[in-house]
Amino acid sequence: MKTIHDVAKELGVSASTVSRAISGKGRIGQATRERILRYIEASGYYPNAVAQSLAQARTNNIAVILPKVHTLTDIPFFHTCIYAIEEIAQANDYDILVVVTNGRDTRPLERLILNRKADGMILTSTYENDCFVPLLKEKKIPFVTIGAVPDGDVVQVDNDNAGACMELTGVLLAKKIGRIAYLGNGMEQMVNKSRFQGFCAAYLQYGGEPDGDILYTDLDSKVMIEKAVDRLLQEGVDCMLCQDDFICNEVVRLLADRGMRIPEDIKVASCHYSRILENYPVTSLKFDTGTLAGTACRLLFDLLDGKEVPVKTVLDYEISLKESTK
Amino acid sequence: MKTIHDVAKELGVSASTVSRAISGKGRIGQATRERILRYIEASGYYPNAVAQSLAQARTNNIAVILPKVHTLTDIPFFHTCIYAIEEIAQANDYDILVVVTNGRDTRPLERLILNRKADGMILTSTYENDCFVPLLKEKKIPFVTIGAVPDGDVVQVDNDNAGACMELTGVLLAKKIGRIAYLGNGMEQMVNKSRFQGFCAAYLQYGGEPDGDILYTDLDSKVMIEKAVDRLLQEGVDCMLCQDDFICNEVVRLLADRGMRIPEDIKVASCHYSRILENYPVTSLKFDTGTLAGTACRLLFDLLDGKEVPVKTVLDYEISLKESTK
DNA sequence: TTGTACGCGTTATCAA
DNA sequence: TTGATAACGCGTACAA
Repeated sequence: MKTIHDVAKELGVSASTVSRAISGKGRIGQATRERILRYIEASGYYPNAVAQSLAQARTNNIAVILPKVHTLTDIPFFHTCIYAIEEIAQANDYDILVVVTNGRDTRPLERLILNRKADGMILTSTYENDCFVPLLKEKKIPFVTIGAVPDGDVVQVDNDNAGACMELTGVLLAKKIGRIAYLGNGMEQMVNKSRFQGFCAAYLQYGGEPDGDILYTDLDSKVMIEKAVDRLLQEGVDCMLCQDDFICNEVVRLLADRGMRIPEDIKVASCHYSRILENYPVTSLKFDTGTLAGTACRLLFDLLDGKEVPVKTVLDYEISLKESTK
Repeated sequence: MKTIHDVAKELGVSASTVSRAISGKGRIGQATRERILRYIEASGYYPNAVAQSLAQARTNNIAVILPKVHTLTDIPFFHTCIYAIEEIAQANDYDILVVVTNGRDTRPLERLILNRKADGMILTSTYENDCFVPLLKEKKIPFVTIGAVPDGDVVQVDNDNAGACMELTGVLLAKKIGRIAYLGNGMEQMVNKSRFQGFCAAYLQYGGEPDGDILYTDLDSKVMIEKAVDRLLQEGVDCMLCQDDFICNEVVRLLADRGMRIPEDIKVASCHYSRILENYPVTSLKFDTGTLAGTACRLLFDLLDGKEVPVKTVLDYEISLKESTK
C-alpha cells in the first residue's frame, strides 16, 4: 500500500503539500493542487484512515447502542434505527459501530469510551434512571438519545408518545366506547412510561378518571398477558388499549382463541403500530421510526461539527383509525 | 489522557518496558511487570486503541455486511445475526462495524476495505453470482459467509437448506397428502435456490416429479402471492409449501380470508420457521440462526488468528410437525 | 532484563 | 506557496 510520502516523492513535492491538496486545508497553489489530485486519482492512493484518526484524534465512527431485546415486535424498531442511521452515516463518510447492552450494564460503553473508537454515540433506548446518560456526560462524549431523558441538557429525539397516547385515548373516550382497559409493562423504559402517562392525562382532560382495576402496567410475560385478558373479559371491559404491538398481537390472538370478535364483541387499540398489526382491525398510532433515528443521527453530526442543536426534538405521529373504533 | 510515556516516566522505566508489561510479549522481569501492572490499574491508564491499530496494522473491528431488507419476516434473521456476532465479538475484545448494502452495490465494501477499518468481514447473505466474494478474495480480506457460496475456498457456514427442504418435502410426500405446490421467489439468493433444489430433489428420490404447473419461483410481491394462491386454489392443490415465513404468513392470511381452514381444507408448510408462525398449524423447518451467525464469527476469529478452519460448515435443523401434516 | 531508536501514516506548526 | 520537522501513541528490532 502506498503512502502519502510515496505520492510526494513520485510527484517531487513534500508530503505536507500532498496532505494539503487532499484535505483542502491550508494554502496551496491551484496548479499543484490539481496536479496532485489528478495523480492520486490515477495512482490509486488512498489515505490510511487509522493514521488519520491518530493524527486528528477522531475516528469517523459513531456508535449505536442497542438494548438486548427479545420480543419479535421490538425488532423492527431497532432494525429500522440501524438502517436509517447507517444510511446517513455512510453518506457522511462515517461508519457505525453497533454495541449491544442491557439497560443496566455500562461496561460495554465504558470499554468503547476507553478505546476511543467512536466520536459520538446514539442511545436507541432510554430508561427511567438511565445509567448511560450520566456516564456519557461525565466522559464528555457527544451523544444523542432516541427517547426521552428527564434532563434538560441532553440532546434527545423522541416520538410524542405522551401526546399521541393522550389523543388516542381521547378519541376512544369521545366515542363513548365504554370501559377502557390499559395493558402495559416495562415502566422503567421512558417510552412505556410516557404512553401510560398520556393515557392518564386524557382522562384528566376529559374530567374523568381511569378505573384502577383495569389498568395493568406489569405484564412482563405472555402468561401475565393471558391472565390479564381473561380477567378483563370477566370484568366485561369494552376496549383493550395495548401499550405496544407485542402486547397487542398477543391480545388479538387470545381474543380470537376465546371466540371474541373485533370489533363486534370488543374493541382493541394499540399505542404502537407495526406491520405485524397491518391486517388487524386495530386502531393504532403510527410513528416514523426511520425519521426518528435519522434525525438523531443528523443531530449527532451537527453536534460533532460544533453546531448548535435543539435539545429536544419531538416528532409527529399519525392515528390510524380502523374498524375497531370507527 | 495519559500515555504510555507518562506511565513510564512516573515509574522511572522506559516506555517499551511498560508496553511489554501490558502485552506480555518480550521478556520482562516478574517484579517490574507486576509493579507496572499494579500502577496502571491504579493510575487509570488505558492504551490508545487507535495508536495500537496503527502500530500493529489491525483494528480489532470486524464488519458485518447486511443486505438492504424490507420484509418484516427477514428482520429477525439479520437481527439475530447481529446480536449473536456482537456478543462473541465483545467477548473477544472486538467491535463490530455494520454496513448495509444491496446485493449489487459493492461501493460500501470497497470504501471499508480502502479505509482498512476492519480486520475481517462476515457476509450475512450470499447470491448466485455474488459480487462481494470475488472483491474480498481479490483484496485478500479474511471473511466468512453465512450462506452457501459455490466456491471451494470460501469459508462458509450454512444451514442445510437443501437437505432440510428435501426431508420436509419427503415427509409431505410420505403422508400422501396429494398435490404439493411450491411458493418461492428471489432465486438469485442462495438460500432460496437451495430450498427449491431440495424440494425438487425429494421428488427425484421418491421417483416422481413435481408438477411444473403448481411451482412458483418468482413471487416478488404480495399481489403475486395472492394471484398464485388463488390459482392454486382453483387448481385444487392439497398443500402449499412456502419458501419462507414471509410468504407463509401471507398465504395463511389469504387462506383465512377465503374461508379455507388449515389443516382441514388445505395443508400449509414452510421452509423457514420464525416466531411469527408460532401459533399457526403450519409444519416448518427450524434453523438456529444464533448458532449459525455465532459459528461464522468464531470461524472468522480463527481465520484472523491464522488457524486452519473448515471451509464448509453445515448446521443441523429441526422439523416442527404441526397439525397441518400430522 | 531493560532501554534506545525508529517505524506506523497522517496532520499541524513553523520557517523559508 | 511550499517544505522540513515535530507530534499523535504505541510496538518492536536491536543494542546494551
